[in-house]
Amino acid sequence: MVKKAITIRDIAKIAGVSPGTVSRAINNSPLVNPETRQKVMQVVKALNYVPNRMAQRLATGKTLNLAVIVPFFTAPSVTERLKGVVSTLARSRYDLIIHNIEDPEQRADCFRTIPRQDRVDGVLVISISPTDEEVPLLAEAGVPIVLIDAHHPALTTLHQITVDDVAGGRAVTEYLIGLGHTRIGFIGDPANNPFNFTSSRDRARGYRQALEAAGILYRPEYYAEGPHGRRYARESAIKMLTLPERPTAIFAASDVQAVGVLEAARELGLRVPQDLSVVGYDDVEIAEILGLTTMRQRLFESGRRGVELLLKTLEDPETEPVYEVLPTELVIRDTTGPPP
Amino acid sequence: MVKKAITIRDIAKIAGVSPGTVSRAINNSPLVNPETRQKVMQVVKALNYVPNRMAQRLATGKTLNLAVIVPFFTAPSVTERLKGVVSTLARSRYDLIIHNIEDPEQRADCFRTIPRQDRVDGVLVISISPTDEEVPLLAEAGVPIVLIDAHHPALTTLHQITVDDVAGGRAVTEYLIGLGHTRIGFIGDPANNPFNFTSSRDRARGYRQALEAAGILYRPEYYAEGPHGRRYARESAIKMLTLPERPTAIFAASDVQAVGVLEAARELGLRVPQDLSVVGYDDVEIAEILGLTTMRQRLFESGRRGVELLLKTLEDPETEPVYEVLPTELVIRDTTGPPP
DNA sequence: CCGGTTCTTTAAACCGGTTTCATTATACAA
DNA sequence: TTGTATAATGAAACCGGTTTAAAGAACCGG
Repeated sequence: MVKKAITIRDIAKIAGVSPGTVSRAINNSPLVNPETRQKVMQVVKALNYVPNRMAQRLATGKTLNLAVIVPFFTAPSVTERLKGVVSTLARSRYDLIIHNIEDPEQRADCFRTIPRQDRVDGVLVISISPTDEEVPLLAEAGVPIVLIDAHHPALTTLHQITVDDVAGGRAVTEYLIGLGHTRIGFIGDPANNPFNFTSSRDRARGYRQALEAAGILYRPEYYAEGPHGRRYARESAIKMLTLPERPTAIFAASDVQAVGVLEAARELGLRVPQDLSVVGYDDVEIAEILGLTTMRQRLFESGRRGVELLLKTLEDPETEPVYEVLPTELVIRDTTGPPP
Repeated sequence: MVKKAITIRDIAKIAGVSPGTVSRAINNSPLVNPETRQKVMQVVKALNYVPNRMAQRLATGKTLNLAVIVPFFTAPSVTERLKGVVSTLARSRYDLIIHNIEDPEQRADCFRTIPRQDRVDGVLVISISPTDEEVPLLAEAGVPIVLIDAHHPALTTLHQITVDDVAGGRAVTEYLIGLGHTRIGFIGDPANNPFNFTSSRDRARGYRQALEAAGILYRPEYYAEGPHGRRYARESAIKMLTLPERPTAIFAASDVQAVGVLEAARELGLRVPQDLSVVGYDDVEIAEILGLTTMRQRLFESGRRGVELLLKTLEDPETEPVYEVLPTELVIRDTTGPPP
């Protein structure tokens, strides 16, 4: 039932040459007579022969696969970066293998088992900063690795593409302070989390720096952290906005969380931006739809750039490792204004 | 510099057995003495040995790869289905290769080159219904294929998971008619498109059926089709809503397009739902956020189910092909009401 | 006409596993 | 004690390519 696949030896026999010659003919080796090549190619075409990929891979040691490791595929910011990766890779000869990480265990597994020469030729890691323990795993991996939206100071041999989240957090907060706000809340992800997500933590750091620089006292009741997502952000916002002295502005560590804040405001009958200013982070599509003021990151671009660096390194392994900080840009829309 | 990888023969030598025995020990073959296995496994662990995947693949003829072919990764409904796929596959031993299709040429290429035994063990196709010419390619492919949100009557040997878009379109329209609307617009994708996307076309068909059944005349000026996306939908809606006799309700073929309609309404100063009712399709996250009435599809579920069927077929190739129609459900939120 | 190149080609080794087949050791029944 | 079934193992073939080493053929100048 399953028709036997044609092998290089079949072609060789029919063309009256040796398998080695067929291989050379196919791979445009200069070590083959043009006439012979033509004869071989004729047979190849006639039988519709395509070399077995796995055999090629075993023989050459190249997999022609790249892997991308992403955490929760669910977050729109992650998907957006992935789009950049996929679309840049579309025209290359590499296949892209996706590894989704949904719990810390998987993560350790991935770092251990994926970056191996026999599995892939290169790896992209999105939004997962390696821990100190993981550094050696990555530093000594057998294949080139590029970190996107992730970094570790010790990994000087890897390409790293990041944004300056501390500066971003500071800029957002300074903008709110500039509008006249002094009671500014922050809602983000847990600073300590099993995935070592650093962006929320860094943005919070920038937030505190800006407050301090402006001589505004940091108030713990204006700071909330919890699981990523709308629901938790909404709950936190409600808690914060029903304090005796509520904040007049809330800075959310992501657009998704900002949406939760907007929902809370609506629920409490607070007008945005008259009663409450809200700022997000990322500028995913929903931010534009809702008219959310936010800090734009070049998400798609980060994926694109990561692939470029990876391909370049695959071509020339001596490529100098790059540490690139992508710019951010505050996009002011309709959810921010002066305090009431 | 590159440290030579450990092979099964190294392990064999150190453990004092033959490579064959090591292979059996690793693969839990019953043909190996428990003591021997333990001895071997000790060495394996000590040297941190992991079998070379490519060699395994070549030897077994299994690639341990599955491919998923998706069109524009950009559409949220596609991403949602993909999430179902990725998350269901997470715990399996298969790797997932993503093929993004952005133009018709790539598409033909994919159908021709991907479903080969030496590349993958199985294929998922999302939202791309094969054309008549492509049917033989898929029917005679060397590996099992599952169509998700896609179908073709001639492909009786493949699993197919679809929704009844005609019925869905009809249901939405009937709902609007039930509210009292008679001037109902439709905005969707081109019925004839190079990708053979069928969902918008089918929903439009249901829309016309419902109108006809209710004795409402179909008006061409109430029907618009164009490139998927908010922008075009917004423009079409504006055109439609500035007609001398404007529709009192608009049915958009997707939530993304419904958002465009909402933007148009806002721009024109029309209140939703008092002046205009809007219904979307899919129930992606943004629909919930915006309170959009929409026809819910189990997007995530469709991906999950597709993977289940594929895995089952890989385990038992004799599995009967399934043609499954997933249910839809009208979710009524805040964008629909009686006509003004 | 001979030795040395250059150009082609073949045979065989190799990549690193799995699997078949033969062999040996052990257990058990007659 | 012998014969036979059973369990465990090793040797070798195999998967389907690529690549190296060796060899043959053609051509050159001297």
